[in-house]
Amino acid sequence: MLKLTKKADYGLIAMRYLAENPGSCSAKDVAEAHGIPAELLAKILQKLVKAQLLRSHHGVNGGYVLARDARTISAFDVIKAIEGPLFLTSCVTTKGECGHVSRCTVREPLRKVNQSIEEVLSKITIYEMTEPEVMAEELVKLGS
Amino acid sequence: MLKLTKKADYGLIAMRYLAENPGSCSAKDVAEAHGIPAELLAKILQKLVKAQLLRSHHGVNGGYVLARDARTISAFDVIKAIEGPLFLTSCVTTKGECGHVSRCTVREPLRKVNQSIEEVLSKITIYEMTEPEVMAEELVKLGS
DNA sequence: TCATGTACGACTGAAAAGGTCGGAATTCGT
DNA sequence: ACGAATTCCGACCTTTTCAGTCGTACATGA
Repeated sequence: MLKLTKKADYGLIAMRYLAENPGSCSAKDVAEAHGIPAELLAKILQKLVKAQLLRSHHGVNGGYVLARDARTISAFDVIKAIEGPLFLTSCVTTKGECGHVSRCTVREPLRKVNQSIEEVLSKITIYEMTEPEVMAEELVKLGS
Repeated sequence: MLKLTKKADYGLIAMRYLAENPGSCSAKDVAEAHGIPAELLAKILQKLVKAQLLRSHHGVNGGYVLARDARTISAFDVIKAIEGPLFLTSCVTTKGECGHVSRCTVREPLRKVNQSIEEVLSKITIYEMTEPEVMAEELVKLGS
């Protein structure tokens, strides 16, 4: 359940890598470091560029750099940029409509659950992923 | 992102319906009440029976009943029964192994996020879904 | 025994995910 | 300045998964 796609996985891995390796890194660098198909990763990084999370640089020593500080980029930002603004329930769109199922009684309850999950993901930053002990400290607050 | 399947949606809708309508309800009843294909819903309810969340009864006035009180059944129970024990990250299985990607640096961070989400879903019961104001009260605790 | 309703599996069409290919754009060496 | 190397970029194809359908067998009660 709640499986997020490999694309999102790869995106998070790449962001973490870029956070730990300052300076321009090519898609090939990141891909080889983690055994990810280079072309596929490149496509993911393109989306992150469009979402203003990365800056790309062409040419021989080109590559990708974080557009802003890793502490200001959340996991939710990355996932949303890659997978789009989907929601927990299938029938709920961005407009909040439910289409053909006229009496979808679980829509509103799940919308609030969805909101809680968004908050959890928004509180985890790329920087915290590079510092496991810091993140563990952050997450205990959410369990109470 | 984090879209759960229609099957899980339908499962939650059915559980909520059964919680509000005590007594045996057929799959057809629930399906017609919400515009869901009856055969598909039946297959979903079978999984819930196997997971000990529902009791089925054959025959003329047969149907499905909640196996236990709606307050003791969480949304997580229902989703897990239908979609299986999947996890947030693609590379993380039930054994915690990462297969071919040898250096998956985000596995451990996301595992904790996954755990937080499980907690959120586990705290929402079917009963609370029938009482919106109760659930809203529960959820504000999670946002702090 | 017949209408009703569950249980179970196989099959099909559609959509999305995962992965691949060739080309456009840019920089560096000369 | 020019070409080769390098990298980004966008269109294409393959595989898997989801959603839904159909047919059959089994159980129950009037």
